Amino acid sequence: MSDVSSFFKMAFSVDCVIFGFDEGKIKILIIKRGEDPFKGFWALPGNLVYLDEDLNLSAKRVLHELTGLQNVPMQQVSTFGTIDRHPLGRVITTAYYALVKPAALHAYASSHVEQIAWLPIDEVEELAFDHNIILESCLSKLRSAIKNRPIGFDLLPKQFTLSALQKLYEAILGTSLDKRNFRKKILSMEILEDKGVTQEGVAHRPAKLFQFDAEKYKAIAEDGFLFQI
Amino acid sequence: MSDVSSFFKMAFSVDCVIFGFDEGKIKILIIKRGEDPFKGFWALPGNLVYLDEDLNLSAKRVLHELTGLQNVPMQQVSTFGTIDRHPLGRVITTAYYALVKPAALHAYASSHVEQIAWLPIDEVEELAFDHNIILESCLSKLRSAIKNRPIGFDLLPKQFTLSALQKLYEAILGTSLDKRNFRKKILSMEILEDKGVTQEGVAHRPAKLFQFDAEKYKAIAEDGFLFQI
DNA sequence: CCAAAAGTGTTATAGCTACACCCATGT
DNA sequence: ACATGGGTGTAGCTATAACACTTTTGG
Repeated sequence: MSDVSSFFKMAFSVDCVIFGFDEGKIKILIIKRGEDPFKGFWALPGNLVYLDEDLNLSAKRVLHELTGLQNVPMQQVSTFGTIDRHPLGRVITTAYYALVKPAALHAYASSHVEQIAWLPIDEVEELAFDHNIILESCLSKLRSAIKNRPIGFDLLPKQFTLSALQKLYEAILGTSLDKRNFRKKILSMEILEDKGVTQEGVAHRPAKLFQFDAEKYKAIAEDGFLFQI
Repeated sequence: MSDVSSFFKMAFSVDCVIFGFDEGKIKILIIKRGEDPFKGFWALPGNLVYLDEDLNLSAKRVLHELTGLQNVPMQQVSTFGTIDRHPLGRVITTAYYALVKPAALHAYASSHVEQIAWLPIDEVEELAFDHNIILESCLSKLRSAIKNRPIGFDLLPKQFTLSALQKLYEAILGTSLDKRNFRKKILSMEILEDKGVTQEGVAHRPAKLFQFDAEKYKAIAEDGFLFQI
């Protein structure tokens, strides 16, 4: 391994699965490619990593370039390195996911609608490269993460109803949950703050609005409390 | 992105955390580097990935070259891509872990003892590159995996006592477990086969030997059974 | 007979599942 | 008044945690 120059001929990329929750469905952000390879195909937002760019920061750059979002935690999921996955040469890619709130979601869906779209995960068809496989792995990571960490709130507006939270869990897990048991469990964790506010303008009894209390969660998590749905 | 040639200047590597269980302790395989960079340092077994080599297969190749082991499942854990992690240029690395049985463990520890060693995880000191961080991430992955999947058996001989299994769990999780409750739980899963054999040559009541029944586990896992310690 | 680890059951508690009706609001 | 989703309690069951003594073997 004294001459390693023949090894330094690969490229590296990141691909992002950006999850949103809208109209009761989990959606992902996809872009229509304007250039070869895979011109005209829908693809996950992704980019080559610059030579002098940190890998994890590269994922944040892609998210920022595409959605304008900053300071959104990106979770590294898995790295894909089959030989022929990219037509232009040897490109190994690392997949990340991020969770974005509906507010960010609508702003961008409307302004770049020709190149960017939010697509419900059950309507995704053939994507460029190995992006269908990447999506599956991120989805499966999301499903296990949502059961063990309080990340669902990142997909909802700052204040939300318990029913909205339950629908979110049902959408991600693909199951239906018992309303009373779900509420009991979530409220017993004491990580939600009752803002004393209710919905307005709904054609039924207005629901209380809650807000995730990250401080309180951090405090009890240090004492060994485990979030678990 | 029409001229991408400037991107194809990176190299890629894999690093392997190879776990073994011996003398009641979790150990990892480390090698002493014979060449720069980090000549003379202890390091995780790792290698650059060939241009025409699949990433996951590359991890298997490294394991095979170092231990002679074949057909050992390698679990991809995480990818590390800070800019300056490798002195020779931009090298991004993917970490894998593998679990090997004691039989394989002793054979190689004796024959290459100057370059290769099994070190208890609590005696690991400074390793080359960012390998201490890589080790931590694999260890944390192992700890969560062992609670949710029946992988502990891969660290034990084909036949083992329940006490050995319990000690393994205690070593990985860093806790002590109640003997009666542990046995009840494991046996109630009905994934262990009682071979009707007992230990020999021990200075106390000889224990029954058990064997993991992968077929039985697969069958009940398909019915939704979840392994959980 | 002593040392060492194997093996074994019960009880109390906590958490989970299943389940049905009344309430507040807008139209 | 009706339609819509919000909000609530209990009982049975299951899983978990805590706990101590007898058994079998080798030396």
